Amino acid sequence: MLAKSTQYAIRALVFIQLRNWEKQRPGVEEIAREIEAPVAYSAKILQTLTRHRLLGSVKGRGGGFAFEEMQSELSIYGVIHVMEGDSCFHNCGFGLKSCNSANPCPLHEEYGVMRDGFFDIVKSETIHSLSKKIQDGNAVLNRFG
Amino acid sequence: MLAKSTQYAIRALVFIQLRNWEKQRPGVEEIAREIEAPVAYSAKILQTLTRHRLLGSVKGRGGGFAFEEMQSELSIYGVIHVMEGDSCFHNCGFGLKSCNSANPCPLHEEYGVMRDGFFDIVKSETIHSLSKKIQDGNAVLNRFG
DNA sequence: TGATAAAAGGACCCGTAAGTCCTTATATAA
DNA sequence: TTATATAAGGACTTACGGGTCCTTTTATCA
Repeated sequence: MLAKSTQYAIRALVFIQLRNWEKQRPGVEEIAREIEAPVAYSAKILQTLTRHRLLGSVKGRGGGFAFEEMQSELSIYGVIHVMEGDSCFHNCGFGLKSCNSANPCPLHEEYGVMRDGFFDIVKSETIHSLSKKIQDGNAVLNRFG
Repeated sequence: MLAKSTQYAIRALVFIQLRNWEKQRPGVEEIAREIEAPVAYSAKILQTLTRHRLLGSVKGRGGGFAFEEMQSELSIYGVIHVMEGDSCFHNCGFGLKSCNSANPCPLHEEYGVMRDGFFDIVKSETIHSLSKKIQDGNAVLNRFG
């Protein structure tokens, strides 16, 4: 499963995208409220995202977070990558250091298929595509819809 | 990904199965060495497994661990269940408390497919089936084969 | 230019998984 | 029956992800 901080990050980015489409630039408090995460922790996560240039931020009065050009086609994989690394896409499901097709663990094939499937999903889905589903009413971001 | 303790548990059980087929009953030290895990920690894990009756143990001289009748058809799911619970088969990949087909998160469909696929694997594969792959030379348990 | 509203950043705390150590219980063999 | 080899168990430590708090920086507005 994805780390909690990664989940917060994805939810936050989707929310920011939705607000950006409304020409708004949400701040930490609004974002934290919407994604149901602690304010201070959300701030840390947003800081990480901006530091890695996945997101833009504006300080001072009227400031907040917004995507800059090219940033919103960010894939979910990109978010996972900066939040928790991508070892979950490489590591053996059995925990073996040296597991490969020449020297497979007993779960190598099946696990590999599943893992690659997940990789395809997170590579093809983007903050943009997820946000669109919500805007079109085909998905929700929290319990309030 | 599976917890480290779950991975150790599965590897340990497979090794025990292989040794049992050779009419042997390995002890903690031998098991730990083979699965490349700390001895004391392996002991803890084996204790958990026997306490939950997934495995038999014999104390004292010449003692060790062995499957009793019916125990070796144990599914991988069964091991996961006692080692770390099964929340990973239920929780939303997006981290939403209330995500379901009526109120789906933007990843609900795709994530569900993957998660169910993983569930099918761990439900159908057993300690016995994994051990057999190794015995048949179609898989390895550690870097030495 | 000063007050204020925001993000950035550093230092710290907390809970849990991972891991260690020492003692106790129990079986076997001499 | 005693010494010994083993698993069981409890108490502890360590590492790390998750989370808080306080200060600093930077922008805007009056």
